Amino acid sequence: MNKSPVPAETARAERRRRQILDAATRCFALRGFHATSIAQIGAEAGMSVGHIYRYFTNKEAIIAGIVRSNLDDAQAFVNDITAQSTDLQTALRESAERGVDKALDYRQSVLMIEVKAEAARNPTLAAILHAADTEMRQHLTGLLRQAQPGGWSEDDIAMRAEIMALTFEGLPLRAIANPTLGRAGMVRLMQMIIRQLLA
Amino acid sequence: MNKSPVPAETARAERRRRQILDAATRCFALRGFHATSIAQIGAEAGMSVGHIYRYFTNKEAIIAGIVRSNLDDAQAFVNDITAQSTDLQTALRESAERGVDKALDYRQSVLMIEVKAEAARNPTLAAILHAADTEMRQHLTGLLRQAQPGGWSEDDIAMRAEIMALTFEGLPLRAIANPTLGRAGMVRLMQMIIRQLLA
Amino acid sequence: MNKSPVPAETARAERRRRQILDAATRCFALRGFHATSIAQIGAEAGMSVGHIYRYFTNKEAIIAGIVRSNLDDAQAFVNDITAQSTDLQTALRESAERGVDKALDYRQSVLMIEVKAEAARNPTLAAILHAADTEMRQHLTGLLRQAQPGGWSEDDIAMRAEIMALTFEGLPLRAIANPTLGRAGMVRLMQMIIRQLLA
Amino acid sequence: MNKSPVPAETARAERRRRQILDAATRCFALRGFHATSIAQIGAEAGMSVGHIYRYFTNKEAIIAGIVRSNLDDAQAFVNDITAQSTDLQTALRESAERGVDKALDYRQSVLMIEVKAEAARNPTLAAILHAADTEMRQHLTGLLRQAQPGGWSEDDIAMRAEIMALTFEGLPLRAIANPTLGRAGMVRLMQMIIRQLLA
DNA sequence: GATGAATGAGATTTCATTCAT
DNA sequence: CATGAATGAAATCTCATTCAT
Repeated sequence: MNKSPVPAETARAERRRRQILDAATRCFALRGFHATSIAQIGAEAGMSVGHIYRYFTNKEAIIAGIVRSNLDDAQAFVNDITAQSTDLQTALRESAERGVDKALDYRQSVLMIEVKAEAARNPTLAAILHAADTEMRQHLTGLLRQAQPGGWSEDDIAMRAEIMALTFEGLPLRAIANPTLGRAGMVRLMQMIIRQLLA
Repeated sequence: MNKSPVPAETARAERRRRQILDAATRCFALRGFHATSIAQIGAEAGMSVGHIYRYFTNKEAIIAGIVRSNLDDAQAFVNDITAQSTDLQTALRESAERGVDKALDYRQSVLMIEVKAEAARNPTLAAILHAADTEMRQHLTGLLRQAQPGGWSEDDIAMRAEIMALTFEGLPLRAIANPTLGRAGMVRLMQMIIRQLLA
Repeated sequence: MNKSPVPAETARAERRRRQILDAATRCFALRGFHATSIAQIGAEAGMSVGHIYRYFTNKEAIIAGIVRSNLDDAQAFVNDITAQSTDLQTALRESAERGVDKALDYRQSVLMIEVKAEAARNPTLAAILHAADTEMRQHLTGLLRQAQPGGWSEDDIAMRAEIMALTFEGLPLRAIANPTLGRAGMVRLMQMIIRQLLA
Repeated sequence: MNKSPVPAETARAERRRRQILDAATRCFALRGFHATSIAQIGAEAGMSVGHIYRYFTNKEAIIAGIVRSNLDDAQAFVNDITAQSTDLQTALRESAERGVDKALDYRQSVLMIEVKAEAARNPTLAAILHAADTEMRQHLTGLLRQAQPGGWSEDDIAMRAEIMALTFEGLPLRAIANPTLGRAGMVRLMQMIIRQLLA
């Protein structure tokens, strides 16, 4: 008789949420999120439709959840670069390969493109995106500040961080628009940009 | 013998088609194309739903039409750079401003982002995109070959063209993810990339 | 400014009407009449949609027109039997072959089946059908009365005419429901019925 | 992984399916199935439009469902004849009355006529029809083989079965084309055919 | 006479969301 | 907790019919 729409913050609830997000990610990767129905997510998660609504108020909320966890991955990506013991240029050049592989993995990359298009009109998604982006820029600027070869102004550092972000973000678009480029071409492209960036 | 609603290739028909594409562009700009219904396009175009189908078999066909004409604009953009009498670097730096203004014009730029996401799964759109992209790269490489400062290999030229394309394509994504950058910041960003590109 | 929706009864008008009916027959044969659009008939007839409406007020009117002329053909079929100089049994047995060929020609026969289903609900079609059927029965009873082997009562003659009609009408249904029967089987079937009928 | 709206095979689901088929039968009887919309079926079944699609993927699937259960009835009809303890001729003559009543019940009979017309172009319906027809012929031949008055060849038996089928199938067409025949006339007609058939 | 552009109602189908069980 | 039956609004698309030219 009583509604209890908000499940307690137990570990089990958290597991359920993850289960749904993972299923949704798979579905979105396959069909895009406009073409994915809640029923499909339910089927993929091995869970009833109604149950999904106990953990997410909305289809939009599911997307937001995925975006958040995808962006966490992006953070981890940046952190990895810092963590590498070798010098920055080498570390970056190596991470370029990983960036290329991600860009070539339509599954993930197309979803993030869709999300950004959506964020241009959806304030909720925009807020999530902006917060994550700010944090990522702080990491990147920190990285560049430490490892800079010559005396760059703060402003210069910020710009170079932007260029890095733009590069990693733009790559998936190129993968779609020019599939003839291929993995090798994309790697060379990235390395060329990074070399110039640190000159 | 099968379908008849194919209007003749008259000037009037062409006008109608344009009218529909323009209305659709406005609607897509406002709501995105997944959220835009044919009925809304009809209302915006001052035309009945059924009539739209005389000119476009599909919602997809409308999108394809818009993409084609947007890409024509992009070609014109590249051509404009060539047409400028001053040296390439100056011309490019100036066109950077126009690129920024386009990126900041959500109307156009978000639509193209949506289209690219869609093209990752829709072969029709992919074909249109690839053709346009190939042509655009030819223009860019021609541009760089003529105006290169030092002896670049063909491969080098191709790479630099890719970087230019990536830059102009990635910019709208940055505009969405980091609105604090602002117009001035974006212009400086572009100029910085272009300067390095031609070094 | 003036409407003139009823074209004069000229020979030219008659030719136009035939042209439309023939085109419609071809379309109906191909797709069935519910799935045939006026536009398709127009295309097939090499005539504009609007023009068709000068000669037929309705899609229904076109159907009625076709039915009338198909039934005229049926009359001709019965008349042919009478016209044959040989004895009735031989004549009938030969006409059985023609009946089978018609039944196997889905084009024509399915249309008449659709029409009869429609006539069960559409008074206009029903009236046309009843008139034609009455006339056909008169021919058949005349035929049987002349050629009867023994003293049949009027009632008996009427019944046998009914059986003949039922047989020729039912054959196309068998052709659809049991395609394994084949032409040869159908011919034998018809001859068997006819033989019994005249016994 | 693709679609989920497939309700389990519960008794409740079965009841729903029946409810829809019954409603659809009533609608089809009233208007014919081309003129019946899913919305009307929904209204008649006291059920929302969307819900119908949980149980039947298609309008075609609904028709197929009805056809199947109608043909089951037809089987039952044939079986009834066998079950009668009296001799075949008497049994058949009595079942003629039932056949006439069915033919006069436009509701059922017109629907089956429409279905046959449709089956001429629709492979799904054709398959259902052929399967049912084959089974029905086996019953009929079995019936005739047992009860034959004289030594009929297998081929002869098959032919006589065809004649029976043709007769019962053609009767509704006669009811439409010649309503003056009346119930009594139709019964006499059937009995006359059956008597000859068993001679 | 002739065209075909234009309409608008209506048909099929899908899906996010709710709620009784 | 969990299910999945049920709704209803909305989207896409088709077509008979009209009418200005």
